[in-house]
Amino acid sequence: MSSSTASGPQGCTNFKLRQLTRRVSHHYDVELGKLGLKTTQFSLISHIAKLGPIAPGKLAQAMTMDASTLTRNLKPLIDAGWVVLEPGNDARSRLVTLTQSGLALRTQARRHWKTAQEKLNRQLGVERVAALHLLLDQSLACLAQDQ
Amino acid sequence: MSSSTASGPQGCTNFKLRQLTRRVSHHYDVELGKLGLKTTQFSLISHIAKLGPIAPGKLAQAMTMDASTLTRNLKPLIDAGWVVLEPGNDARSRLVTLTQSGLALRTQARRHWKTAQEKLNRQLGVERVAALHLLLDQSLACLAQDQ
DNA sequence: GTACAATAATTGTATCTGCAACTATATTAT
DNA sequence: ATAATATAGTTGCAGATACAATTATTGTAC
Repeated sequence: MSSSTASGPQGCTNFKLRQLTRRVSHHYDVELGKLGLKTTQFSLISHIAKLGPIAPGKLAQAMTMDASTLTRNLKPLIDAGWVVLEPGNDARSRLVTLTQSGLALRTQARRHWKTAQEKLNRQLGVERVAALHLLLDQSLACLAQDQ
Repeated sequence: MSSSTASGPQGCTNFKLRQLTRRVSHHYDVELGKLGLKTTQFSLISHIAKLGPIAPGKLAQAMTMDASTLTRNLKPLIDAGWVVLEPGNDARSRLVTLTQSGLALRTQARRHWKTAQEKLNRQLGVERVAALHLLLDQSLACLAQDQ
């Protein structure tokens, strides 16, 4: 009845989320690390592949991250030659695109990602993962309105 | 039927988790920021209050985080005078404890946390938060066995 | 057409995160 | 007793995260 108002660490949605995120990120990192990729870098590359060429601001918005975070997360990818920043329509705007090398990497990375995802599905159970995805999506949508 | 094997960013558990974590952390930060606290610092202080005096290694384990991460996250709390590192049983071990100032802060912080949590409960719906907590806990447990 | 406001991206600063390597101490094997 | 091993914690390095302030450009008001 009062489970949702329980106080202390055990009842903090934020802590639970961060805790699980740490473990799950590590789970994917094991697989993607074989390509020298972090999971966040894989997500970025995937989104650029799907949405690019795209302005940094739009991309950050699509990924629910701060624009400044995106700027910095792009740097290692640019340094590695997987991503390029090209001039946009404005002199102030830019366009993010995958290079050939980035596209090739993405193809490989998807296989590794799939391995990790399926391993996770087995470990948690497909039903549970599906339920989790649904809740995560719904929750994000509920929080998306304000700002 | 095949929803759990969908490829691409939309189907990545890790990305969904990180995405929601970003938003939710921000949600709590708004409240706890009034005390000059980050949400992660609040979680740390809460755990020390509950488990302390405790060895850094044990604390890191309890919070599912790397020992080196804990070492660094403690630093700003120690600098602020909320936490102290005392000698442990060994000459190599330590004990983490809250100071009086830290305890006082925790009392205040809990009120702010509660405000944020209840606001979240309203925004997502109590049922959904409860369901989310359950799934997060279960998932963490499933991933806890290995290593 | 100049001043002011809005937009796009980056940089300064600070914290969070973890792997690998390191220091220091304790335990165990021989 | 000394050498090898295990344990506890920290540091070097690299990246993830975001707020505030900054730079550069565009648009608008007058």
